[in-house]
Amino acid sequence: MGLTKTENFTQEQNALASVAKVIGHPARIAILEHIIKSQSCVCGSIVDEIGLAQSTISQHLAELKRVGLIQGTIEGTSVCYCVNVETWESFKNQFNTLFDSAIKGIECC
Amino acid sequence: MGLTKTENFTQEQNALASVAKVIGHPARIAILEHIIKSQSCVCGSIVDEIGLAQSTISQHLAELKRVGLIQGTIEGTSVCYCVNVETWESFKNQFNTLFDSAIKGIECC
DNA sequence: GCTATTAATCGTAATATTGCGATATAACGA
DNA sequence: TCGTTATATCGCAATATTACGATTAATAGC
Repeated sequence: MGLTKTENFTQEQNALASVAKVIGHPARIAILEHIIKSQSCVCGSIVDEIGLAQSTISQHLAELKRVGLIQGTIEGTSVCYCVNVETWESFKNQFNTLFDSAIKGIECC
Repeated sequence: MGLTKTENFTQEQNALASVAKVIGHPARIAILEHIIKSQSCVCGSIVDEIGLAQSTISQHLAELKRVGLIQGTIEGTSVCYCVNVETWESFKNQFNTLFDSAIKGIECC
């Protein structure tokens, strides 16, 4: 099959899973960390920093943009990427709701 | 290819990605929420709750167990699953470190 | 011992993801 | 205009994931 049965789950479950899935790749975490660290919103520098082909990085950036974790602005020939603070706040809250409810739960075995 | 180049990234990046990836499936989020909600650590009840085959649920449980999010104890013919609080605390901290550094970052475009 | 129940594992088909090279697009400077 | 630079997109091959049914293993109750 290979096809996730999204219809079995709530919109919230699907949405949260979608973001976690995008974060769930080391290259995308490395990209995020690099964007955060280099406050100047560098773009092509990501390709130099991480040892992956330009087309591969471009695809990862597109995934990050798709779920709203980052946004890009065209600046001449290059594109300036940076994090979308509002979206991050929202995801932080959703993850922490799950984390906290788990931590508060009874450890029974 | 289809093969993630883990050697390009740090151990921390790979580890965090690994957990996020496991959380990144709606069925596993639903399983986690169910385990948290039903404090009695029910096991086979997950199959009834979520409309997936028993073998599929078992595989998802194995993934969750693999990264340490849950643990299972054999109780007669059934298995009692519950969250691993220590692991959750650790992941919560790692995710929040990433989230907070992003939110503190300059939004430049 | 036999049978029912529960959960894990195996084998598999369908689909998704990852990564690359090649190509396209788009803007800048000479 | 032409060449250069930067990024996106396409097409492909290799691998991973998802889900299922069938089977196995292990325990409980008779």
